[in-house]
Amino acid sequence: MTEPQDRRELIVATAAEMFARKGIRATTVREIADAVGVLSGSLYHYFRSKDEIVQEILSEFLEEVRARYAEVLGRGDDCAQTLRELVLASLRVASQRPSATAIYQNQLRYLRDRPEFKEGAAEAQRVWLELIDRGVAEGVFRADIPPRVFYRLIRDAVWMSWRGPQPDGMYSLEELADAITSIFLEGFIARPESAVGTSTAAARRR
Amino acid sequence: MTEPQDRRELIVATAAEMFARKGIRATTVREIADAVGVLSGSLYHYFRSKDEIVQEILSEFLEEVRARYAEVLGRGDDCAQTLRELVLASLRVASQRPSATAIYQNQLRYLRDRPEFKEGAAEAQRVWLELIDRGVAEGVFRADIPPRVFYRLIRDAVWMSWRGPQPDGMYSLEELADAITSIFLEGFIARPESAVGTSTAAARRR
DNA sequence: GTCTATATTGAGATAGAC
DNA sequence: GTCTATCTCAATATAGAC
Repeated sequence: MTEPQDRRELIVATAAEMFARKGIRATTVREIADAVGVLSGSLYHYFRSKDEIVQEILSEFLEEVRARYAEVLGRGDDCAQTLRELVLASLRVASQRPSATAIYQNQLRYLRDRPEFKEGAAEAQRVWLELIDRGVAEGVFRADIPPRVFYRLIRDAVWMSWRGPQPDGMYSLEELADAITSIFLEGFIARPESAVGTSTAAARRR
Repeated sequence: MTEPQDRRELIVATAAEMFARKGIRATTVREIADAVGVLSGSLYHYFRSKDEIVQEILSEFLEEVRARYAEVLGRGDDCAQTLRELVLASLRVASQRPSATAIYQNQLRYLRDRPEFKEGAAEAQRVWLELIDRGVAEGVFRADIPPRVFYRLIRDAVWMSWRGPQPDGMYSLEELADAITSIFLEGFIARPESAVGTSTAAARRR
């Protein structure tokens, strides 16, 4: 959500917002041009096609995810803590690039065919799956749940939190990340010895 | 996924499959007609517009959800058990109408404007939220997690399980429902007294 | 770098014969 | 109930003046 410096960035930012709101196909180049304040033909000075705009939006998004995940992994935290930080990192990307996030989530079909994005998506998946496998191996995570099932659940939970506008605005990113992590690690059942939940939540901000 | 009897049903079923796979806008009436084995003009004998086909697919889906949820509620089970059964009921709808489910999940933007679907979606949401509120009130569910946050997480978990093709084919619906419910209620942390997980899972099939 | 004007294509939908 | 033929419109993209 950085303020666009030049025309090109303005076009990308404007298009991203409109794609997220109305969908890629439903947004015409004329509408984008209108919103930017130029005529449709002018867009083609910066981009060879509408699709090229989409690609720019999505590669920025995937690069951001890649960088943040790498940073989290570099810290060398334990499994539970790493999971927590991956959730938070994802939410940070989502809050920083809400439009790109929405596009990425909603236009999966659009992306399926484009090999250029396959790799980025696969790398993100690998990060999660390796973490889960490690946790299971260390006995920290349950072995009776198929890793892929857990991966899908937490992936969707994380990215879907941002479908609508800020989910119940009252929560900060950190609070939402805590809630998600806490549910996934400790469950929604009320426990007498709720000390587990408290201790790990408190441990988050090391 | 019942075998279509007449032309009309065949058109709906074919269109649903294509909409789910390629998206609504990306699927043309000509393609639908081709797949059915007629020419595009003939479709308009059965439907006044492409949009009418979409509406038929989605109202069937919502009606199915409504009916199954009502049946679950009618059993009068306790909170945890009802939650479990709602998960299973949702997965059953998803497996019975995979195309409609995919369309419903992926075309939320398409649906946003249509008031005729708002009510059905709102009713389903009400079922989940009232259950969660009741569980919190009874002290069965945690009070420190905002109900709406939990609702969103489990809703997405349930419906998203069916985005791709059968998620890791090896699991039956019941097994997947058990895994999802178990994670959301008991968490992913390995516990020594894992008897909790075992007992509730065993209790599922009363 | 932006505009005007337009080419081109593809989509949903219709009319009327069979 | 289906086909042939076509209308109409909207969208991406281009060419070339300014």
